[in-house]
Amino acid sequence: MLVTNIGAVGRAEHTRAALQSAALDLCERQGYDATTVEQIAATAGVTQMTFFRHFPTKAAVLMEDPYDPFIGELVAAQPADLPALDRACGGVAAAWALLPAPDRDDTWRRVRLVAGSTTLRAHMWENTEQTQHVVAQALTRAGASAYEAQVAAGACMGALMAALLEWGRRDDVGLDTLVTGALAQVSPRLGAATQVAP
Amino acid sequence: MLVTNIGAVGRAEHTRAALQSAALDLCERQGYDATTVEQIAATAGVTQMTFFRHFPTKAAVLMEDPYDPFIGELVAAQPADLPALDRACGGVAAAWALLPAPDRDDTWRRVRLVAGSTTLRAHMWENTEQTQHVVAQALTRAGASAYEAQVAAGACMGALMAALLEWGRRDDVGLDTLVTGALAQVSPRLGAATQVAP
DNA sequence: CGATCAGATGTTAGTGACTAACATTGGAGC
DNA sequence: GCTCCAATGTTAGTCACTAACATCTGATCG
Repeated sequence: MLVTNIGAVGRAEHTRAALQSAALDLCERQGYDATTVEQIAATAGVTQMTFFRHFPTKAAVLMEDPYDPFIGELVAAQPADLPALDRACGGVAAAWALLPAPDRDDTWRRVRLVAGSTTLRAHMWENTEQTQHVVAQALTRAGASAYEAQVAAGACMGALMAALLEWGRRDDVGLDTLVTGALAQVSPRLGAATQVAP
Repeated sequence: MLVTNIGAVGRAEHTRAALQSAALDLCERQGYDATTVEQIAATAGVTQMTFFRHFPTKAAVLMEDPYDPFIGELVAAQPADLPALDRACGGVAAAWALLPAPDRDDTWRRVRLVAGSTTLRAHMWENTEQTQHVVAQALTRAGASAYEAQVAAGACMGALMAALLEWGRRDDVGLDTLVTGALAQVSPRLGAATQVAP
């Protein structure tokens, strides 16, 4: 069996995308708590069970975020002579600055939803924890104590989340401005020129 | 009706304390997810319904935390000429240093539980959000822009949570050491002498 | 072209957190 | 003892999520 059966290629991805789209639409219209998984599944033309085969929780359908490895790389690439906190903020700032533009539309709709729902925000912190772990590991690799790295990553994430939530609340300021400003406040070294990886 | 009937005085408080105690015991033994509300209620000698009359969610029974106003005061009392981030960290450090000792035992057991359960950690962030809001408001009162205050409070909380979770994981270091160290890393000004309110 | 295998989906039944409406109890004051 | 009200109980329901088993669909191989 060389290249074995891949089943209905693309069908799963299609369902997955349909679920995400339906969830985004429904939650924007009715709010997250008032939207049931059954509604989302029905709108996407599948069953509740299929929903949970694609996403482990109701919240997960709105929380895709594949940038952790990317962020980790950019943090690790920061100059090794800086304090951990500055490396964390510099790496995260560099990552956000390089975010592919097409992703930003959906990101905006999702962040807006999250900013407006207590339930969703709680789940967001779970994701943030993973990102924080990635950042902390990148810092540790570059020679910081485990605890120092955790604290630096935590502070950096706290500032980043404040920026994201502020962005979701107001629509008159760009994400870059807010994120850059927040990280610069925590790591003043970033004030003049953001440290971008080579 | 001057001082109207207070009903069974003390009965409610007793039930509340019994629920908290039962929850702490059961969750330490079986884990948070494996412990049902029905078990907690039965152990405390009441019904599921009564549980939810005292605590809005299963997690809330482990999450009492009445120190927010206290923290807000100490943040507001920080020297007004410092940057927002330093005032936030200084105030929080002062608050933790002044925590009444008897509370610390229960606090430790709860933090240990929270550190070990993903589900509980997600709920913890909801509480943290409130503390963060209190800190941000205290900073704003002392003349910081709303956004600057949010970011400073967020970074401070991120570091504080890193310290708390580390404390829950290891038992060889004191809470004060970890919290002080974490806040000092974010606000180096705290390195020498912690700013305590008058 | 038809058999076959695997992955995607459906069905059913159940648990546990949480809510709402209504009934009951038990103690404090008259 | 009577009355009132807070605390608690009862019942019935919704929704997120899980597990075991059945079905369907389409790509590959003979």
